[in-house]
Amino acid sequence: MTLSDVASRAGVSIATASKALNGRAEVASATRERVLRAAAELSFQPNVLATGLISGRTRTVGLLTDELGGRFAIPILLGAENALGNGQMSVLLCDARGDAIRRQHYIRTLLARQVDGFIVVGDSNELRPSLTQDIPVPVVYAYAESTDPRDLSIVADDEGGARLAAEHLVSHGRRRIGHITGPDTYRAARDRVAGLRTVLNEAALRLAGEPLYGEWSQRWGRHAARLLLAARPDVDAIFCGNDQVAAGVADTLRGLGRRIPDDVAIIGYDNWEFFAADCRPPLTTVDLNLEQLGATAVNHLLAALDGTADAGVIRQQGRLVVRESTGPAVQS
Amino acid sequence: MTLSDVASRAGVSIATASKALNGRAEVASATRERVLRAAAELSFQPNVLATGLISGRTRTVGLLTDELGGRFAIPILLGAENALGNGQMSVLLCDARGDAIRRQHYIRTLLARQVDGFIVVGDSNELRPSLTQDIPVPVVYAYAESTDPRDLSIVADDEGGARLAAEHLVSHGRRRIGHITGPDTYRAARDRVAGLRTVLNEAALRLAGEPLYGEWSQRWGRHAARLLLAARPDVDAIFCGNDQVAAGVADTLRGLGRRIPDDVAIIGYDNWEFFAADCRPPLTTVDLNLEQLGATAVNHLLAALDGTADAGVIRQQGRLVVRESTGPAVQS
DNA sequence: GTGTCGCACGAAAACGCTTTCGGCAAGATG
DNA sequence: CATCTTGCCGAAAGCGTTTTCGTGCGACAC
Repeated sequence: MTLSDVASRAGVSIATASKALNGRAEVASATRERVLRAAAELSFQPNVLATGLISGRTRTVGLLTDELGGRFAIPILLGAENALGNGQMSVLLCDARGDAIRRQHYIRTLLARQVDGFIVVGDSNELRPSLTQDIPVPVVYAYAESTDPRDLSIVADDEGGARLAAEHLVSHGRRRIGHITGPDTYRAARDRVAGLRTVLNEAALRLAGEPLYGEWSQRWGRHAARLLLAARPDVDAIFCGNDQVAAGVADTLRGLGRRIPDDVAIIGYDNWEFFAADCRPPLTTVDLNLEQLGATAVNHLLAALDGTADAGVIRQQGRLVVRESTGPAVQS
Repeated sequence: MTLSDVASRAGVSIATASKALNGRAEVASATRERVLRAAAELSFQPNVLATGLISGRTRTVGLLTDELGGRFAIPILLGAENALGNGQMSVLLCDARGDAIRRQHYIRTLLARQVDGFIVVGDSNELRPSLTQDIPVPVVYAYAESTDPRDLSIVADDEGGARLAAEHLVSHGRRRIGHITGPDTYRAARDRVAGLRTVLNEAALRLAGEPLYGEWSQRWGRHAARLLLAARPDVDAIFCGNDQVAAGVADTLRGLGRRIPDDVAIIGYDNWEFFAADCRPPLTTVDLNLEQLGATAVNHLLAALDGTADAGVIRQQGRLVVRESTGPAVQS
């Protein structure tokens, strides 16, 4: 199963076989044909290790995450793995579990394995300390933004996503829109509030009450919905910071006899199918396009490997997924 | 940063340096000392590629999954990655997405990268066609059982898990226990029914109605709960095939004014925190111990690499997680 | 003093591949 | 016919490491 087997079967030298298989020019097409046929017949697979050893490219990238268990890392990983597969590359996966020692250990391990580059996936979308100075190969940050502006970070466009949601509500005639979301320590939560406010201002509307910051859980959604309805009983739409919160809100509204969406429209965030599609009623929500985000990160990493490195922050646009929890208001 | 740098700094030959670093016997301890010091000073990292190329061990295993997006593959992956990390090994991740062509492609790719072994993670726990004849290195099947009994499969002990749940209900005095679960095409669903029936038989009880097979969704849980209550209004406990179904069941019961757990106890399966812990009330459920399952798979793979291969099926035990949806029955 | 043994070490081969470079033959040009 | 070009090909070097095998040297026994 080695190159020399192929070469002898094709009746050429090892060197010629190598060139033929790699598409080098200096090989007669008849010869190339013979070599390719021989390789196919032997189902020859080049030994990537030796290849990488010589050419300096292992066609492998390290993917360093901090919380694979969370629901954001996986879609990014999927998108990245897919994009890398198209380029015949593979991903070495390491989960540092938020531990700095583990992270350093993994960085060393991956470097010892001669990975061509790194993708660092954040565990929330706060700023995260740059690792670039520890890593002599290209690095791209995904989901969370690096503290060093000379790095390249690909993050979700939370402000834009919130604008999509808000415009959807406003265009359906909703005028008294409340907002229930997660902890205000999350940049994502704050950015979404900013996007929402922008759209309301443009429509000469005001947010119904202050944004209710809490946690990313159904429980908080249920509780906050009661608070909001007590303070602003006339609210006709609630934009929620994620789908779990929205599911909780929907739960409380149903319990209080409000019709969704006839009386109150609800819109979620994240498009986490298990919650959004299985909610009563199914939730309109914003999809983060995380797979695309992973693919974008890979493409920029590949570009960096080719020497055209980028820097700064790229915001991956979201996409509105319309289900039954929004629609025009209906008088009872 | 190569071995020859270390050798010249220590004043020995490359060969001696190699032996010293690899702990071979035929090196004077003073010399070994010098080499190790030199290596440390240069922070030398052996080139794993060349190492693997020669010694035949790349310290890498391929993890082949069919649906990384599902919620079972991730914990297994985490457990495996952790166990491998302890052995200084890494995981090359490939997601075939249920596509046979992709799967073959990935197998070839991983083999070209000289992985030492494979872990094949199933996407459901049906039997899955053995891939072992295509793969010249050790293979361990995780979560789904291979069709070939000569393979080694590590699967979740669904029957045992169901017994845990049923015994919990029976020991709290529940006597009219219903069962709502997913499609009967799933071996997991059937095994859980079998476990449940075993316990009921031992307690001289009968299942309240037939098991209701449907889908793994909240929606089905809500619907099936109404069916069950209509047929058997006296039911005092419902064992659900997973946590989503249980959440739906809880939803319907609350809507119908039944108290949980005073009137009806509910027990789920999977311990999917987002649903189980955030349900109203939080769900008692069975944890599959999937991380442990991944670690077990790795340990058997490592054993196989050392030549002590195993065969057959190992069932990974589950564990009951008690929350508030079960407890003694209370007269109203 | 001579012979034997064992230990520590280094020279060199081997691994599978790419790449450089030189050579050979056929055809083009004068 | 001599010369030059061009197109193909193969010998060989090189990558960084492990491993085999041979060499030299000191210790010890006689």
